Amino acid sequence: MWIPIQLNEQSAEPMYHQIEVQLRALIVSGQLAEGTLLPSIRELAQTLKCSVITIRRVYQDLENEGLLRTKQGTGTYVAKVGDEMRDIHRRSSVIEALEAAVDAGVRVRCSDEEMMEMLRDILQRRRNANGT
Amino acid sequence: MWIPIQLNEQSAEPMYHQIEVQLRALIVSGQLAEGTLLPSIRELAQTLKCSVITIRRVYQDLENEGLLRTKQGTGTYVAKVGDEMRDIHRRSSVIEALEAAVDAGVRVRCSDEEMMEMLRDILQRRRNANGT
DNA sequence: TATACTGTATATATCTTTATACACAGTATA
DNA sequence: TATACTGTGTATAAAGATATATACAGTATA
Repeated sequence: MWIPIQLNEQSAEPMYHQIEVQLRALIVSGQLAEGTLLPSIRELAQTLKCSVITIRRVYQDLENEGLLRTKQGTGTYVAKVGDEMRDIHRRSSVIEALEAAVDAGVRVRCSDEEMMEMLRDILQRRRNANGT
Repeated sequence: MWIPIQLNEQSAEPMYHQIEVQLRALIVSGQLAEGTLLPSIRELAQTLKCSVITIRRVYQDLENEGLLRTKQGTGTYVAKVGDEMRDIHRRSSVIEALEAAVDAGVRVRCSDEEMMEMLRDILQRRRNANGT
């Protein structure tokens, strides 16, 4: 009943958002299986040293996205997400971010080749950093 | 003395930020040459239907980045930016956005190839959309 | 049915972001 | 030097984001 979420206190990114992003990724990438019972809002709040209301917000947001299913008095579970839906969710977060990058590129007159090369470089650099 | 800036009223993105992003791109991509006299803060404020203070903030932010040079009583000019500096500025906005996309990809276990393909698709789709 | 868990709803505190008004100060020039 | 432009500094309004406490309501089960 423990889930791997790490909060970065230094970051300007708000707690609720850090939690949402990480929990969404865990569900959508299949690391948390359908039907898994999540920690109660009080338990997770204690673990992450924040208020119950903050966790509540996260669970509610993800339920509105169809990723969680919640039942008062019982708990909050990972919802059944069709394979198609899961892949859409999974890819859309990445695609949205890439679209933003392309917007930035267009504004400064980056060629398509230049952008592809930039991405290649970034991926390569990370692979090396991890391999060390 | 007119510069092509378009505000999207619908967007949640604040005015000052929309203006900054577009003006920065114009300078850094060389579309506004060094020494160009920009519209006065009052003139641009009137054009964009916002307060003088909002424009002032934009000019000040970009001056702090070294992209503008301003002289009280005279006006605000595009600063001299070394070719290297310009290219760093130009590329960094795109690279930052791409890094964010890669972060998103890593979280949902996207392979490198998958990400490259996503970017290729987006670029292709845009090329077709514009070609029409 | 008592109790010890679940989630829920309302109301509010705090901080940050965004945008503004208005009085002030420098510069050019008729 | 009057005036009509430039940018500047201070102070503040308004809205939104973030996080919270506290009282309430449903569920399981000893």
